[in-house]
Amino acid sequence: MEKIEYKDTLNLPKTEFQMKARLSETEAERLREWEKKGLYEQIMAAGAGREKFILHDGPPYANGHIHMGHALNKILKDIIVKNAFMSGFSADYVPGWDCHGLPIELQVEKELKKEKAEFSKIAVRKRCRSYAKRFVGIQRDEFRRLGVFGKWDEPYLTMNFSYQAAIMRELGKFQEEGLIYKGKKPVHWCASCRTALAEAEVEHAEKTSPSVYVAFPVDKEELEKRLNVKIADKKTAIIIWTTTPWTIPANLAVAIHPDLDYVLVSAKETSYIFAEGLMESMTEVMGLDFKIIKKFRYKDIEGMKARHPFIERDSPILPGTHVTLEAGTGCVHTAPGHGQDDYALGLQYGLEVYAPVDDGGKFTEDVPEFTGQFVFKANKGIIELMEKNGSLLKTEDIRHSYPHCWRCKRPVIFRATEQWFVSMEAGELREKALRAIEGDIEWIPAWGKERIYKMIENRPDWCLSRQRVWGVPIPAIRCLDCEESFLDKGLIKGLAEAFESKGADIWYELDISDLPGGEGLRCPKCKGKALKKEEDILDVWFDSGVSYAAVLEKRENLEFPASLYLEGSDQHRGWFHSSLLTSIGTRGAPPYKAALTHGFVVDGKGKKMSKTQGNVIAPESIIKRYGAEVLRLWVAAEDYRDDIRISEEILKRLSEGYRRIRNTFRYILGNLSDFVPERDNVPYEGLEELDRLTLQRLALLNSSVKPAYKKYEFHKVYHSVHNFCAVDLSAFYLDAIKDRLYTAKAGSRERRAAQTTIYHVLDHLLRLFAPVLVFTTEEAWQLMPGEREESVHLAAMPKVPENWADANLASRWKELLEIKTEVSKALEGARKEKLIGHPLDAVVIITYPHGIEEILKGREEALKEALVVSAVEMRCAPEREKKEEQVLKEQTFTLDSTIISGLSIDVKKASGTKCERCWHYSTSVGENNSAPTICARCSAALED
RNA sequence: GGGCCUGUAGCUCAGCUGGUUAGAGCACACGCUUGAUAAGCGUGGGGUCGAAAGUUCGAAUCUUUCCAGGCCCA
Repeated sequence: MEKIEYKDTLNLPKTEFQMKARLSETEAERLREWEKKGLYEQIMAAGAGREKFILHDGPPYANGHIHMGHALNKILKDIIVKNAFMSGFSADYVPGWDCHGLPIELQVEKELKKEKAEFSKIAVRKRCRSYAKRFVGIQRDEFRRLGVFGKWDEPYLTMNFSYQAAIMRELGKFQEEGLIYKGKKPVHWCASCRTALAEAEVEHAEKTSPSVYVAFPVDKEELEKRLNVKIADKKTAIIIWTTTPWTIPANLAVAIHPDLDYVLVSAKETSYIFAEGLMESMTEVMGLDFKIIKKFRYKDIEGMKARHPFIERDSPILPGTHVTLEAGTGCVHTAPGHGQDDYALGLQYGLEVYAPVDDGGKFTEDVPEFTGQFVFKANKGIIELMEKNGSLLKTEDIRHSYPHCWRCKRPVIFRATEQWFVSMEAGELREKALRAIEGDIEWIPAWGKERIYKMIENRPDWCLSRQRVWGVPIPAIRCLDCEESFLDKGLIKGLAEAFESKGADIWYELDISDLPGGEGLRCPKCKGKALKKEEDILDVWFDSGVSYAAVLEKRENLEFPASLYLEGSDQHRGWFHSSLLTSIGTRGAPPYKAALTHGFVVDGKGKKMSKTQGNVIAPESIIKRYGAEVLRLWVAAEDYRDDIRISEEILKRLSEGYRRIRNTFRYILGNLSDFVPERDNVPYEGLEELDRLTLQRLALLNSSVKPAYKKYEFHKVYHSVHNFCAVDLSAFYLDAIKDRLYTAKAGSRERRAAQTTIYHVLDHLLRLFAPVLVFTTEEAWQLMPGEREESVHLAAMPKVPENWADANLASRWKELLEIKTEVSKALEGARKEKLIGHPLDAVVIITYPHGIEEILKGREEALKEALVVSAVEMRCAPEREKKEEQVLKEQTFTLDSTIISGLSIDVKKASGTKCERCWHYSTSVGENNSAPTICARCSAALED
């Protein structure tokens, strides 16, 4: 007799959905398909007329390839936008790029230098524009590769003519409101290049400088009174130390630390003041024998003044927390026009930003003794002067690290120059911004509020001027007669208009009289006609800050304010900050309803990534090895509110997780190969208990995933979905229904019931997870039977029928599953004893206490399926007698539960013969003469 | 140095307003299966909750200090 291959009579899974994803290839194909059928346009069309959800993109800088931070940011945004659409909103995502600014300009200058090419402002600007354009293209491709949807064909660029025009208009609004003024601020200045330098253009190198200790006289009687001492010496003085004697003419104060101890000491006819902590080094440096008269702190001499060593001027003693004991005297010479700390302190105490030095680094007439002398040369004269009048206590040359110009390599100076500022107080900008932070904006996580609040609360006026080329010009005019510098409303208006079609370059190309609005311009102060354009540009933070005006208010699908801004936590100082200030200043309202921040990408040990550390992981390499999908899974799986880690191990774990989810899709698809939902769907009432239990679980999954999306807690989405796939499905339901799926008649109710269930499960899973696994869910969606939207990304989040949430069923199975765990332990024990191999070899006898009778009664069949064993017998029995009985039996493994008291489980080899088809043991095998190796159930299944 | 934040098993995460022996998934070990097979199932080991001190009858959970790390300033 020919042997029948019963395997061929089974309904085994069948699907084109490959186990191996080959993501890096298939993703690219999928992207092309989407592109071809205009999926994004379809999504826009489908969302037309709906309530809007606007996630406004913060523009990355158009320079270099994307890094993990970019990928994290864009993927987070994409998950949110996709979920928003699927949840019933219209959500157009318009990506943007920040194109102006120093990094690009520096790159371009380097290139031009190499080529020895033309160096005019216009030439530089042209090159910058094409440089930015190139990287916009590169980054756009890299972002799209991540599966991020958006208006990639019409992004916003801050260098677009219309955007430049918008910048000009917003600047005009500030000017009209009277929020802008001209002030002074110290900057790095190269006297030989006659230009201001940005931080990035300064290099540090060794330099020799004269180190001087200078005595600033203080009033003796006042000091005696304040410190309650008698001073025997003739004079009293506070000692300062500096390596830039040339800034002493600009000295306006002496700073001492408010919380450090200072001493008044006596030495050689004079009493000196300096920090107690420097007593030893001062003794050594001065070669003097100091006797302490009194120890004191700032508050003891609060309000006292020192006297300038050679100019008729007081120099108030002020408290400064920047003072340290690392070097010097602990008493810091303060020239607000020549130092950053000095400037800040001066601002706080209303000192003038005094810098009597011209563009060439020479003293102005303000310092008659040294007028016309170059500052570094003047050092010598100043030292001699102080030596002569006795204020110089000590001088010597020292070598130290000092800032130098990156271009001409000469030492730079710190010098206050005129700059345009936005006032934080005029128009109550600070006040209004703080109120908006407090009341109008939702900060996620909540501590973001505290952080930005403190920043705005303490920040100085916003310096808008940059002495650079690549940007939007500040259209300031200087009068050559009276030196007045001003902004003109009509000119700004005209420029804005002209920028629309010609771009901001015209500021550099045309003379004032040829500029729109520039004709007949007069100095508002002296009515002079001899005018000159200033050529500073705007801080790029102003550019990106006004994107609400250039983008949100301009585009049909968008609106002001945005629903959400989402950036890294550094943007509390950056874009969140600048866009808030500009919007409050011009609109009186914040440009976003909520601001969400994510942390930074760090390595597996929590350390930041850096080239020098060699711990940088590039998105590109992850995509190559694992696919963008795994990168997206990483973004979803990690709690981004803190810094988020990435490492080989994390990626490995993640791709395991991916495979688990993918295989779940695959297995379900395989078992739906002959399922036509319109024909085969089984109504809820016709489902088996395990089916309904699984739908209950699915309902639960829905109710945890959807709120998690809403709260932007994507790691909860991932963990819920993964857990559902691994625990509820793979380890339980899908294992249990194999018998029904494989061995029952294809069209039987019980098989269709299982298919109906997994069909719902897959449908929900794909929708719920589509925002994260954009490629894989689409791949499965396309292979799923039944009528549906053309793409999962056009579908809506799933709806859960009310009757799925069966609480009774759930609570009953909570306990049944505990029993299942106990049975598994017993099966494992039996396996160790070699009684059984596969669970189907076993019969399980459950002896249970009275207490759980209700739960177990009549559940033999459901348990048999859930446990995947050949038979389940149950009996309710008092515990004692049973024990003796068992001991006698051989070939039985018994487990007395330690978890559920009174529960005992016996496992033994099932009786009967193993059915060749369904692998269950049954006494019915052999009854059918024409098929002697299979059981009755299988015989029936094979009948036509 | 200042502001804001973080630190629970090898990895990713739970653990509500302080209350029984701190949980899950993955990884690992061992076994089963070979009809999801470069898959699937089961069992098991693994944490002094960054460290110390304190508040409390009781702390992973509150306070302080310290250590490590991140962002932004100086």
